[in-house]
Amino acid sequence: MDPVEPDARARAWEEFVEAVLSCVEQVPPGRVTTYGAIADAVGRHGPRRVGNVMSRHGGAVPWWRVVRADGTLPACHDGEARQHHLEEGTPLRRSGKVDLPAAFFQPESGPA
DNA sequence: AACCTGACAGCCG
DNA sequence: ACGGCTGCCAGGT
Repeated sequence: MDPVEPDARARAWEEFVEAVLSCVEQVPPGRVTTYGAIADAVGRHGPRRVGNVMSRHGGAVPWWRVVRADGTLPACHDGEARQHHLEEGTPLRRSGKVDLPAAFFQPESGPA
């Protein structure tokens, strides 16, 4: 019978992952984007799923350029991310957060 | 099949 | 400004 898609769901998820990673790579140095922005760009799932993808495949992209909606650095290795931002000249606030209005970048779900 | 966890986001106190 | 709770969706145990 036409078991054309033994795991169409897994495939869809893989596609989602590719789209997310693509968006992160689009973010230029000195700029940052948010999980919600990526989720919005991809137009599927939610920001939480984006975070999940990053934790698994984030090692292949500039993960430090992805921050929370309020400018808070990633939940892990915030010190590591801080170092990268200081080096790239990302507008940081005394609060230890990123100045989103100044550094926010909206990627697209394009094919990279 | 059920329950818990999770690189989040938004609202409330 | 900060901490806590809830909502959403998929994965892992």
